[in-house]
Amino acid sequence: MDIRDVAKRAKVSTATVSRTINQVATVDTQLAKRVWKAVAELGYYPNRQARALVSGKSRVFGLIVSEITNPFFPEIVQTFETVAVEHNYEILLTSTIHDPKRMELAVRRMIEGRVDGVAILTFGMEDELLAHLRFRNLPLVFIDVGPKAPRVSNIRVDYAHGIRQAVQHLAAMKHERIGFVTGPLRLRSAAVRRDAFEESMREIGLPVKPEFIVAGDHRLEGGKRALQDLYKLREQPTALLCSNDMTAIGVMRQAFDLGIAIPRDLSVVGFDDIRMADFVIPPLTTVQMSQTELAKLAFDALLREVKRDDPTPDGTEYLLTTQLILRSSTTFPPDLGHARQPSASKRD
Amino acid sequence: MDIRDVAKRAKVSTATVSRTINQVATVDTQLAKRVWKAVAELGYYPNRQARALVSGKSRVFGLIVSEITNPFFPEIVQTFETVAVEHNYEILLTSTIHDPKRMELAVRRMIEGRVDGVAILTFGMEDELLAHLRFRNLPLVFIDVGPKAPRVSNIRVDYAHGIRQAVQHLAAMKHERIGFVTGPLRLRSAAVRRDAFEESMREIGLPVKPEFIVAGDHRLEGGKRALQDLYKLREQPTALLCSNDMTAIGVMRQAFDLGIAIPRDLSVVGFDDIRMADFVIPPLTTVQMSQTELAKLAFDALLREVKRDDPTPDGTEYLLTTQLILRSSTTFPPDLGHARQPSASKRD
DNA sequence: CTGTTAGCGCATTCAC
DNA sequence: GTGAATGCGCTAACAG
Repeated sequence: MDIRDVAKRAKVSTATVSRTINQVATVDTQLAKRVWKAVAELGYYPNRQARALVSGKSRVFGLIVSEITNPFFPEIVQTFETVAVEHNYEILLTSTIHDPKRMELAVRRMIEGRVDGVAILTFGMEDELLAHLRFRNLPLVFIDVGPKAPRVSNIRVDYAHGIRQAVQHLAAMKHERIGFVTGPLRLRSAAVRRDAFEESMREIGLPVKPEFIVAGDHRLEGGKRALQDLYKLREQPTALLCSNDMTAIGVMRQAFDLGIAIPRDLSVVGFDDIRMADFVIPPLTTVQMSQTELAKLAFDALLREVKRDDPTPDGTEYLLTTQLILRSSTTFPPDLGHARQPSASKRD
Repeated sequence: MDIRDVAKRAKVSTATVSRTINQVATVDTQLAKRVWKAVAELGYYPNRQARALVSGKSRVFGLIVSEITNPFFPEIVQTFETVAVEHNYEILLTSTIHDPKRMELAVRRMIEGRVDGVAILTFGMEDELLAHLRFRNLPLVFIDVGPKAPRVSNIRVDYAHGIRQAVQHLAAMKHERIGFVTGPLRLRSAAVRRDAFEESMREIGLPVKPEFIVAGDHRLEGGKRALQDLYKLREQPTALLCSNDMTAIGVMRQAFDLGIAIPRDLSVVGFDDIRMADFVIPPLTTVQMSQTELAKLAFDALLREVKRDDPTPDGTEYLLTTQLILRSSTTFPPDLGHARQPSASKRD
């Protein structure tokens, strides 16, 4: 069942079948009709491999993520897939699982699959991925960390904007002792968030107490440990910003075990706005970094680069801003007597 | 940069290069060494499309899921990918998003990609998917709902086992008024769970009150609504089994809004054991249906079928059992005076 | 054990 | 506007 069978049945050449299927405008309407009829009758489906081989374009974009089970990624994968399919692209999904071997493998899979571009949406290890990929002149897109180079796009995330909103939200409710749980600081994105927090605090005239800045790991455990440590201090913060939502959820979990009521005793703010943020109890106030936007930007960047003939020498930049989403995990500090009166209206 | 370049540099024929790369045992050690050297020096990566075209095997398995953003699936996708890569397979991931058009598209993508097999791990709409795929003599694997046919595997899930454990767990703590929140009953898996619940109740001599069996939708909202409805009754259940974890989380969320303490006022049990089940507060006691096991079984079923020359006329069956995971969302019923003493030990 | 050759299914020249 | 012919990169069959 191939293009020749269709040609025979439609009584045309294989070239005409090919042209018809590829929507070449110059095909006679009558012939085209015959071709489509034959295609339908035979249940013909063109062979992607053959097309890729002869055309030199696979119409596949690689998508490298850290791990699909990290709640930050499913939304990205879903959106990327949806957009890709709309443009008749397939996606070659790989996850590094923070494992150098898997990373190498990921790169190999990309190259052997002759993908037309790669979106590298990982946390960490981007450099290693880059090293192998960059010399193939492949369109690449990174979050923040890509080099200024031809065919390399970067999605710059304005972490500071949402974090400033969060700090001001807390300050407006008269919180003064505000803490921060960091991510792994080797990650640029984590360091930037921490810096943005400190900057926002200073901006509004609030003290940044070093003992209120504790280390997390962007995972549940880190959040739990962070809260434990914080509650060993003589004086505790009344509000806590977390470098990501999983950290915040860890904090909430530990608070539960410690008998600390959220938000009454402690206001908590997350970062990312993963789906789960709206499922936890109470629903988490958080800084949204839209995963769907991110995925769309990444795909568009790749697509645009594929279509472009003369790449710009420094690549292209895209911007993704962040913003505060109010839910129910923040309220006035306990000693103000406003307790039990959430500042944020429930969403449902 | 192709196989000929390698052949030239290693001073052998392309056939020898091909054999070397494909680990054919009969290649002379010296020549093989030369080939590998050339491969390394040139940075040669074989072209997947070309290989697929000539060999008639794409080494790609299709994976159709409902939606990646459904918390049940990320673990499956991750495991399936990991296992696939280990066997040098790629995966063509598609999601139906419960949309008939997307479903058709998914099938088309599978066929155009000439996948070597398809794992259909969806909730609903399997029949439609099947109709298009079945006549291609493709290895297929389903959960429960596949037909007995050549090259079709089924993973039979023993839903009843874990549900019986759950009911007995509650009964052992002297719960007598136990309710159940169903899933969408058009789904076989949801109907089976409901039936298993009723059966288990009868088995142990507990009454199945019709008003305690309420309809959910396997989503957060359904769980919330279910609890609302239940609390309009004159008499409420002291424990609630839910058809899946999202439902249970919805119940917990609504309980929070209603001021019902879990597990003190109401014990809650979920089903699936998605990751989130261990993140919510309190951690959810649930019936585990291992997603990693499921993914492995699905992949193995496909792989085995690909290797098999003479398919069995009725396909093959695999079994996946379920079992209760004790966490902290269940305890003694409130009127027994054991309140606040969780039955399950915390896991961390 | 190795090399030569044919052809996988298709898009794309180039004549007509 | 259409068809015949070429070749994408590779594996498999065959001859040596």
